[in-house]
Amino acid sequence: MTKEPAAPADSRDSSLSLAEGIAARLRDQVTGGTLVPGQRLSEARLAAELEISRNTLREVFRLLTREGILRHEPNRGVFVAVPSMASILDIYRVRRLIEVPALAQAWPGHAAVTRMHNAVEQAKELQKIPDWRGVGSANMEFHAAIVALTDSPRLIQFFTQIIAELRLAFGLLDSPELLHQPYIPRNAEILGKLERGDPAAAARMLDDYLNQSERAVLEAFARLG
Amino acid sequence: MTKEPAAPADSRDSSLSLAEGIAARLRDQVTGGTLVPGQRLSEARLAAELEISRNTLREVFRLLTREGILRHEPNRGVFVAVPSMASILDIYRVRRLIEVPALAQAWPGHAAVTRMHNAVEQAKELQKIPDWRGVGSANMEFHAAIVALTDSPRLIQFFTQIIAELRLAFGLLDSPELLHQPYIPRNAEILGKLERGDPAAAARMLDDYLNQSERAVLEAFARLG
DNA sequence: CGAAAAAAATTGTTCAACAATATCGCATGG
DNA sequence: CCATGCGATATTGTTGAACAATTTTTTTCG
Repeated sequence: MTKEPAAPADSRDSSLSLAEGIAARLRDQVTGGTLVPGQRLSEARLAAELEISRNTLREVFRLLTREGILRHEPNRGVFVAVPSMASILDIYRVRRLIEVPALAQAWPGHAAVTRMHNAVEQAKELQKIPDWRGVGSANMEFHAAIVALTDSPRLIQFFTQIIAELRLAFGLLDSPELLHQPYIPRNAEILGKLERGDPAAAARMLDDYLNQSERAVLEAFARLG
Repeated sequence: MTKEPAAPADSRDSSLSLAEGIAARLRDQVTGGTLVPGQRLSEARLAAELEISRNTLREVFRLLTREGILRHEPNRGVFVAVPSMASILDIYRVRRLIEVPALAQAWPGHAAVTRMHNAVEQAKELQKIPDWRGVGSANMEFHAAIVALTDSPRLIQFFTQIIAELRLAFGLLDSPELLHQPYIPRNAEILGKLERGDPAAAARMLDDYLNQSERAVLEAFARLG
C-alpha cells in the first residue's frame, strides 16, 4: 500500500509528541464512551488500527495508565479502568481535602479566578444548547481552576488526574443533566462569594457542593447495579 | 561504598518487571548521589551500560519521570531532576495539606500505626550505627505510614511521589544528621500522642514538625548557593 | 465429563534501521 | 578577533521484525 496521507483526520500539532497526540485521542474515546470500562485493548490490533507501532502504543498506554483511565495487568494486557464505588468515594475525599482549603485561602485577585469566571459562563451557554457533556467539562474546568488558586504545580497535576478519573465514572452514568445542571448556579454563587472577598464562605459552600454532588453520583452509580 | 551495579548477573527478580527493577537501581543511584542533579542521561550510553535495550530504558525513564526524579525535554533527552527552592516549598506545602489532616482524623487502632511504630524503632537502631541515610529512609516511612492512615489509594500513591522527590533534594544536602537526627524523638512523641487517643494533639505536633523541618531543609539548601 | 498436554495467541524485550531534531565544529566574512 | 551561517555529527523519536516468556485456548486422553 502506498504512503497513507500524512495529514490524519485531525492534525495534531507537532508540539505534541506522537504518543501524546494518540493518548489524547484515546482519552476522548474513553470519556466519550467509545471504549467501555473493562474492555481489553489488544496491542497488535490497536496499533494497526491507529497506524502506529506497538512500541509507541505501549508508551501511550503508560501515559494513560498514569492518568488512571487505563489499567495494566502484567503479562495479561491493558484494560479500560472500571470505576468502582470505592474509587468514587476516594476521589471525592481527595477533592474535599484539596479544593476546600484551596478556596479558603484564595486571594480574590488571583488569575485563576478569571478561569473560574469563564468556566461558569461557558457552562451557562452550553446549558442552553443543551450540551451536557460540555457542561460537565466546564464544571471540571471550574474546579481545576479552584485548585490552580494554590499555585502548587504538584497539586494541580495531581488534581488533573483525579478529574480524568471522575470523568471516566461520569461516562458510565446516564441522565447527565441531573448530574451537572443543578450545580451551575452553585458554582456562580461560590465564585460570587470569593470575588466579594469572603473565601471562607465560598469554601463552606464548596464543601456542601461536594457532599451533595458525591451523593448524587453515588446514587446514579448504584442505579446501574 | 561503591555500589557496584556491575553484578546484575542473576538479579532476575521475577516479581518485578525488568524495567521496574532497573528503575529501582537508577532510583538508588540518584538518591545515593551517583547520578547528580542536572546530569544528562544518554539513552545509548546508559542502555549499553545497564545491558538493556533502548526501548526498555525509555520505559524506565518514563517510570522515573512520573516519580519526579527525572525530567524529560522533548528531542533533547532525559536529565536528573534539579530540586529547586520552589519545589521544596511546594513539597512541604503538599505535605502539610495531606499529612496533618490524615493524622488528625486517624483511628489509633489502624494498621498503619504499626508501620509508624516500626519506622520509629528502626530509626533509633540505625541512629546507633550510625546510618543517616537509613535514618532518613525510616523517617520517610514514618510519614508514608501517616498518609496510609487515610486508606486513600490516591493519596498514598501521590505521597509516594512527593517523598521520592524530597529524597532527591536531601541527596543534595550535606550533614544529613542535622536533617534527620532531631526528628527521631519527635516522631516518637507524635506516635505516642496518637496511641494515647489524642490525634488532634499529634496533628498539631506534626504541623510544628513540618514547619521546622522545612526551615532546616531550606537553610541547608541555601548554604549550597 | 474432567484433567492434563499441546497449540495458539498475547505480552515482554531486544535489535537494527531510518527520520526528525538538536548540537557542535568550522569556514567565511565583517 | 569575533560573530554568524552552514554543513557534519550526534541524539532522540518512531518503526518493524524477531524471539522469549507467559497466558489463553484447543485438543487429547483417562
